[in-house]
Amino acid sequence: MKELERICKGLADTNRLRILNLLLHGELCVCDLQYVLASPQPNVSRHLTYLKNSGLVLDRRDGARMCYRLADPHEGLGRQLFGFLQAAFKKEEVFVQDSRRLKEAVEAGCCNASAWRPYSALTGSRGALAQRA
Amino acid sequence: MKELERICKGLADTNRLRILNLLLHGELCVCDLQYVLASPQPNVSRHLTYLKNSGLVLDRRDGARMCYRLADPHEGLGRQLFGFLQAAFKKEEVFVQDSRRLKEAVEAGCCNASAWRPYSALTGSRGALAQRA
DNA sequence: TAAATGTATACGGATATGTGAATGTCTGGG
DNA sequence: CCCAGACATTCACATATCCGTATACATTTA
Repeated sequence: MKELERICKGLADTNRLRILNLLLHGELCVCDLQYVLASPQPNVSRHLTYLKNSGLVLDRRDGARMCYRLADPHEGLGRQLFGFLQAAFKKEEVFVQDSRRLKEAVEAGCCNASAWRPYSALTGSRGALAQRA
Repeated sequence: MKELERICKGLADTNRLRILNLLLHGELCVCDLQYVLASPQPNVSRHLTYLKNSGLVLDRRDGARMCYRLADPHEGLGRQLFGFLQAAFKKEEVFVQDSRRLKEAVEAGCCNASAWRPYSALTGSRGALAQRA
């Protein structure tokens, strides 16, 4: 499959668009995304893999966590693509709400906040978001 | 389905990307597209319908022909989206070749050129492209 | 090294998508 | 009014996606 088609297929799903919207705010680990999207972990993981294969995101291991960030697809088209997406995200409630929810999560301590991941509260470990906060 | 997702799904196929690339050069009728893409008519027609439902193109009847042109999807995002696509199209041979082929077709008289549509040569009718030429 | 956390993959089923071939539908001309 | 041209739609089939559930893999910690 050609590169542009792969990119566009990567965009062709609400789950993945919501993930990209969140990654526009910075690097995130899977559990961060899982919380904000309120989606089962395998679902988030699968779509992240899809995005990675589409060349839209890059991953990085941080201890037991995997951190994902936006990539610059197809040799420098990232700026234009993400510019378009950013404008589009502002026009739909789902994305606006996700962004708000992400912000709240950061302030609450992210994937360590006992409110939504009680078992993590015991470990003292911190997600990518919490580390940036 | 949400609007952005519909737009992205509309982009998620090479046939449709090739059509959009051609429409960046101006309004075209189905037979024009059919020739440049060297694709069966039902195939072109189906993908045009898909693009229309995605809000990416608009159609207009011109006698027996249907002419398609780019639309401005999701209230003003067209500029950014098509800007990205235009840049992306330049990076892949398929699209560059299609554009070249389109230009040649225009110069040859488009869907009237006996080289590729002999039966139309008898009618004297002209496709959208030929009219613009 | 065993247990627990974080993440990825396998499996199965429902749905969507893409395509060729055949068939409908609409329009202009005789 | 009938025919041919230009498009659209339907049918049948193969393939691709998407999802929930269960399970495997990796890393950290006790």
